[in-house]
Amino acid sequence: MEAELTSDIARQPLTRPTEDYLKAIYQLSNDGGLVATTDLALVLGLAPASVTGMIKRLSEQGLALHERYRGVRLTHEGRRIALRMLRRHRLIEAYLVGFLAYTWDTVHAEAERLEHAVSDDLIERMAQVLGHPIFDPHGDPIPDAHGRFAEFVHVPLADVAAGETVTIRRADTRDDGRLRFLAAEGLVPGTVVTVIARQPYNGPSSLEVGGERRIVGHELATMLLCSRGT
Amino acid sequence: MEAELTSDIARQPLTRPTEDYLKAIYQLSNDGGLVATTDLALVLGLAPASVTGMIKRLSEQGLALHERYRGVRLTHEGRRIALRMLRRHRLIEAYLVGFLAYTWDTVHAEAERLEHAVSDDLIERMAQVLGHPIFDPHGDPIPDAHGRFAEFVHVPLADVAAGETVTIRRADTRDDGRLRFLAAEGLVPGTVVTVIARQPYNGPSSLEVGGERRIVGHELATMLLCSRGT
DNA sequence: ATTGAAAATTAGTATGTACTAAATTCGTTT
DNA sequence: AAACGAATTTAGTACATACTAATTTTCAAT
Ligand SMILES: [Mn+2]
Ligand SMILES: [Mn+2]
Ligand SMILES: [Mn+2]
Ligand SMILES: [Mn+2]
Repeated sequence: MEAELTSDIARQPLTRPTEDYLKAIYQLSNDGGLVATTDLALVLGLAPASVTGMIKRLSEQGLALHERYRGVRLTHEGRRIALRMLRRHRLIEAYLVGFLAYTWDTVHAEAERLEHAVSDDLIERMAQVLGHPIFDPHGDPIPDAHGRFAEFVHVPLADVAAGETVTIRRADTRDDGRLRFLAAEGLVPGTVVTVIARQPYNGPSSLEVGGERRIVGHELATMLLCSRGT
Repeated sequence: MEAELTSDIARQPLTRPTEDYLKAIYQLSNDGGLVATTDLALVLGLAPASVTGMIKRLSEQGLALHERYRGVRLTHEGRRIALRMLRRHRLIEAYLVGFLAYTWDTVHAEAERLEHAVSDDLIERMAQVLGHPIFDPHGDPIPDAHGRFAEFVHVPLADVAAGETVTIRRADTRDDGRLRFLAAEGLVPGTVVTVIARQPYNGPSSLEVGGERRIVGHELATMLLCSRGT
């Protein structure tokens, strides 16, 4: 009930960079396809040459498969570890918001460090006092101890037709300024929103939110992922 | 009110080994005197040659003063950081026991990692929900944000004369087996104990604890630090 | 088919931290 | 004073991770 996220092969503890690379590769390859070196370098804030070197090491460790000049993808083992890190990251975010009065715009940086330092025991204790949540404060799904999580089909608010009513489920950004703004506008997961109108050419959407009128620009409307209905 | 533990000199973030060395040097040099390379190597679980190398680096960074072939001691800046780490370590221990049902025999390993990963902000939030405690679960004092903490003169239970009544204040070991045993025997900080008798030649002490009779060996009696009276 | 730009890799270097083995220094004992 | 053992340092090596500069590969445009 906890061993699932621990390999049977005895492996030396992974380093923090290793864990961050695996997480980043997983997230850049939603479809399971190849991830480009430069994309990885971009999200990790590293030089492409550094990424190439690390990919080589990940391959040697059996965590990734490298197709030279093409890209990289995770092995089963690499994906297992990536999902373990995602569980840790998101549970930590949920815990900080739930028990230490963090807001959703400040949790990411803290979780980015803590995810490498907490024990499995601590993670499961946090999960327990939280009541085993399945979404983090941004609406991202929290994988269970087996690495499984619910997948939902969400529609960007920017694609919702005028007249339709939807419920916000995720905020797909980790920029703290945008997150603060969205929270101030009341556009957070769980909120029911009706699209009143939308201007063309990537224009703003007029919304009805809890009886009030709101306007949200196209960029942010793209980041608000919704499900149909209330 | 928080900047005190952050230097005005812009310094690159310290590494985990650096923080652990500084903490260890501080703790081995209660009197402020020199700390021997081998002692440091022993508590850190490293080869003496490795310690020599690190001491050199700490000196170059202005965190320690090295008297070759004699030993090492901390600079002001090094001591400031050591106290900051001690605050972190002990607050984390207190938090885990207070809010996540950890026991005093399991918190040390977790805190040893987390102390390097938490932000100042998180530490102060933990302090706040704990009510700014001044002792950790083992009775060790928690430095405040300025690095100050209460010093008490404690007597090892092994030195308390028969007939005297004392209150246990600290358990001076981090061995989890010993800590579990002491907790099972009810010998934890806050407990009032009367020494009934003691056998010579480092023999066991007979105690009265909460109306019950207890016997504790010399080794453990040395680790239980007490204050006179109830 | 050639070519040129973008992407990726290699080559070479740096830093921090650890190790073992060899050399040096210190303090004590003779 | 000399010699010895313990403590310490030096020398040389390894590993993980990052960098820049130079080179190679890929692919789309001509
Ligand atoms: Mn991270
Ligand atoms: Mn999140
Ligand atoms: Mn530590
Ligand atoms: Mn403690």
